[in-house]
Amino acid sequence: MRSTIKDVATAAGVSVKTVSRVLNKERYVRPDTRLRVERAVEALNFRPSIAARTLGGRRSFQVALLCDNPNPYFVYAMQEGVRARCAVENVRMIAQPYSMAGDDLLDLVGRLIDETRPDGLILTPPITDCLPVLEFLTEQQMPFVRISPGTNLALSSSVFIDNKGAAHAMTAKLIAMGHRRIAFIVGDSGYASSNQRFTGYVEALNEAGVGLDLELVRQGRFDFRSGAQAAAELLSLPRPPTAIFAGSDDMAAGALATAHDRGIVVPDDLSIAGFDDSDVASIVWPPLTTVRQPMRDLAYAAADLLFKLGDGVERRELPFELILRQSAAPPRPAEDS
Amino acid sequence: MRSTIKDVATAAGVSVKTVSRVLNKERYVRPDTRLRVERAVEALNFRPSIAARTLGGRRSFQVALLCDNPNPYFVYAMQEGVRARCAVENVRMIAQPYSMAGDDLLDLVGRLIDETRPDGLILTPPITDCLPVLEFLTEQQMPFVRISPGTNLALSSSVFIDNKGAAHAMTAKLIAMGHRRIAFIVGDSGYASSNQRFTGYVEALNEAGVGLDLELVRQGRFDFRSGAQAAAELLSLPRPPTAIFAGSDDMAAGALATAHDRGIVVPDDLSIAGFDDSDVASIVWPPLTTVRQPMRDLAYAAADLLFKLGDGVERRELPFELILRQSAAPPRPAEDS
DNA sequence: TTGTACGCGTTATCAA
DNA sequence: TTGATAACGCGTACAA
Repeated sequence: MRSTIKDVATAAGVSVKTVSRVLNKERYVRPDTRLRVERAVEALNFRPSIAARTLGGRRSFQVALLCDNPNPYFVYAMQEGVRARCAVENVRMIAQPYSMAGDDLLDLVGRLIDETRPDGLILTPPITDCLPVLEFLTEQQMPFVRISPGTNLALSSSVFIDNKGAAHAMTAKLIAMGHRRIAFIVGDSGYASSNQRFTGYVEALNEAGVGLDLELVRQGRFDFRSGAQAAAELLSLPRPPTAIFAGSDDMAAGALATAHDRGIVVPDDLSIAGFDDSDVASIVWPPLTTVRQPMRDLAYAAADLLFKLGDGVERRELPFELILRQSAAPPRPAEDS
Repeated sequence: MRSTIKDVATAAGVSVKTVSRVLNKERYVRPDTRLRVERAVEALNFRPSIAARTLGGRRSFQVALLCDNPNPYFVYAMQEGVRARCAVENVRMIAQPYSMAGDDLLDLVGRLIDETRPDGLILTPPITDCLPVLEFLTEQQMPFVRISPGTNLALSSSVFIDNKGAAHAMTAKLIAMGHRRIAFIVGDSGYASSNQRFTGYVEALNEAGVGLDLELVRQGRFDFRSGAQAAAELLSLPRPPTAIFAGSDDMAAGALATAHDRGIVVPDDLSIAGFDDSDVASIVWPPLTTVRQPMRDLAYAAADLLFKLGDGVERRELPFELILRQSAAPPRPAEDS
């Protein structure tokens, strides 16, 4: 038989209100009273009903995580990060893994809010840039934090990774290694990070005096297949690139597979660089040179920000890390160096 | 301003109880009354509070999905399948993506139940075989369905894929292709499917009169690395196998990577077969011969079973599908054929 | 510092 | 077929 707050009150010899005070860590409870209550809670293994707390009070002890992303690794990392931070706060994460919600999205979010009344929400790309949703949340006065939004940055507090800086650093590194024909596979244009990464690539080329050759730039869709396809096109060029920098981990994996299929040895004959968008590419693809993007940490930081949210709009930026897995010997010198 | 059931009642000119009847599809509501109420619900965009329903009624309109699995693709497929079926029922999925919960698991599940009072739970491997959890749920009289459990099959209704049959069919296929030295990489022993798959492999060998060579059997841990490692050992044998059958998709991917690293052409010089545990290996690894396990459909079926749960223990088995991606030409003939 | 009375939004019970 | 009222288990406001 499950116990209620009343049982705890009886066991501890206090009123239910006092138990409530202890549960919510309110002040004005004598230390010994608090101790008695805590003991009773422990003894009865009491866990308050979220439903009752939601109905009676101003909080629901629930935070919603909105994902509409086709990358399982990404979704997993987001959920894990948010869940970990919520656990510290004794708050439940309501993970909403939509898949291509599209037009329904606004209705789904509306239902979510009316039905569960979360204390706040965390949005992940590409929902971060869905203006109707942002406006709706603002209108409903729901606190929310966005992860790596690309637009309307003033609309909420957000956490970021330095996409441009990371792509810049990686490109510069490839140039320093002797590469001159560095291809870039752009991610889905629906994601702001795609452009930011591409921008970093372009800037680094400019700074090094290496011309931007649009023949070496291909559009991908963030997934394995589009990366493989883009790499196939690039490697079929009359003058193929000596390095391929993919705008996402899945596309890098695709590029690597294509290279393998063609008998090209990575990294000796071709350098492949990518991003580690989900703390996993590093395991799967040892030959890659990657930018580690601590996605889990980012999600953790987002939840942290949500709990500490003040009135103003705050931004937090997380550092990236270059992980070089190139062979010691520099790759085949670029033809025009 | 959000509307309550009272607003709907006023708008429709009925009592709150009648609105409640309509919402819960109870009988004994005159068709025209029902219509009036439905119109009012629509007009006010009313969505009932889960908290209030949980507190007042016997249901919470929530189903919990318990995952403690390190494979993001698997977790994603489970969530997607369960979510889809729950959406039909207008029930909310509470996804609990624990990661290596271990000893805490029982406490976490206890909290989950006390806090949210789900109408039922769906367990995925390896939680499906955690006896303390199973006993706890039974004791609490919580309805639950398990996905591919390996033990205590009588404890609950479950959905299965035919692991043994699939491994049997795949092994037979490899034999029919001319292979005699077929290696098998066993998955984590904590998962029942590992043994089932291994059993199917052994049985098929026996039936074909091909002796079981334990030198060709390696222990893996379901992940990429262990598959790569096992393949490395196998390919270093004095008499290496002509085919490697991996007990999971990730291990098959690892084996393929090892083969690539050694300059072995798949499938011409070596056949690699695996399972598609998450509807994804087929995309990532075209050269593989796989058993497609419709994990998402399995999760959907589990949720379906939960909603239709009767008193008895029911089992449902989902079919598998062999997907052959071998080159037309049979691989290098086995040495001893 | 602690307790009393009430309300939250819905369903259950019972009466009409 | 419909409605009035109690009840669910907490937090809130206010009183002591």
